Amino acid sequence: MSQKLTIQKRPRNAGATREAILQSALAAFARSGYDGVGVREIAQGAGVTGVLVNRYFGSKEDLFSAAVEIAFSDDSLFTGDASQLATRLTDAVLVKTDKAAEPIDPLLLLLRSASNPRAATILRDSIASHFERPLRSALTGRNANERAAMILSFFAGLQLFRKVIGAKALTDGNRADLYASIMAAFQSMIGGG
Amino acid sequence: MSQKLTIQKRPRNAGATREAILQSALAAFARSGYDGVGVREIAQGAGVTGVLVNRYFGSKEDLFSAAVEIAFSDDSLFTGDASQLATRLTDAVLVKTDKAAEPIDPLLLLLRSASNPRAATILRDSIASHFERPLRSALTGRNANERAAMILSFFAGLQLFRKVIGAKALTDGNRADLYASIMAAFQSMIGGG
DNA sequence: GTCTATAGAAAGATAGAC
DNA sequence: GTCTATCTTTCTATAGAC
Repeated sequence: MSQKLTIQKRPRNAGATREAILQSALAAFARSGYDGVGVREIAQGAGVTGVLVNRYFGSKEDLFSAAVEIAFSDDSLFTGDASQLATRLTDAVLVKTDKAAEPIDPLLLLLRSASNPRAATILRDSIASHFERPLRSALTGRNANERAAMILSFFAGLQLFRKVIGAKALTDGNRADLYASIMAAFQSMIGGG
Repeated sequence: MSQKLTIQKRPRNAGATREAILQSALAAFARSGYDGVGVREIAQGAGVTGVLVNRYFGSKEDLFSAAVEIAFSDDSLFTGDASQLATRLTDAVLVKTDKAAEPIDPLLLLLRSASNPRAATILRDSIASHFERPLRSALTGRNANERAAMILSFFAGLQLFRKVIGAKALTDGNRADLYASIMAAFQSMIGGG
């Protein structure tokens, strides 16, 4: 009767465990920010204990680095057909992030973790290489660097007010009016030389 | 020789002490965010110990509420002459926050504290009443609510990329080009119906 | 490969002396 | 009115059993 068979242990599979931890971390950092989530909570989301997080990633900070690299690896918003850029960005702000089970949102992760100095440093470098550079390359005309940074700033600001602050005008307002206004603003920044 | 005269105690002055704590909290929350600073550190900045913070404000959360109310009490950016709104906003982004010893920056406080759920709730309410409402009143034309939220989003996003992320294009780029680009974007949002 | 148990640090909050 | 000292909780990280 003293058998410990009641304790459920995860099957031994290092690769799958590591990936599960990474996905859990991605979601947790986007939901609660670097300081707002503990290693225990991340581990629980992956069905393991906190020990394995440090075993596979070394430390919480190293885990955050790995999660950021994955979160920022998708630059499809900014590469590709430049003539559809305003539409893609507006859709990303208004439609993709509507209310459905949002996937891992890189900008939410950014916003909620940037208050930690070590996390901010990690984020700074990844933002520049993964987002600023491709967007700048997609722009034509003068001041492409400045306009790329402006477009990213606007994109991030919209998500901040929509998903973090919860500004009513951006969450409950008339959808068509909102779409037109945001689209016009993006086009002004993209087209302007 | 056992006299405790070597221990420096702050003169007894409740009002001044309370104000010193509040100013220290304002600066600390803007610098490190709600989670990034402790009651002890705030107290040290005011020359007292952590006890008095809780004595005067009840809890860290209540102190944060008091600090937010002060940080968001200045709405002069959004009230006043609407025809100069774009200039005021652009100046606020580029000039006021240049590199000099910035005063307490409300948006920096917002950005760095929004990851904490309780802080986010406090911020949400203050943003709406102190910033969204006056800006909406200053706008003419259609969709004033949506455009007001858009303008605030852009303003916040620029500060995020300039001061938190440190995007080079916004910190080291050509000043005149940057000024013109940002001004044009603001004017597009302000003027558009 | 994964667990339990715990060490060590730091946080918010409180009791009680002066 | 302000302090020192301490309680309690929570966190990251590690040691060692299985």
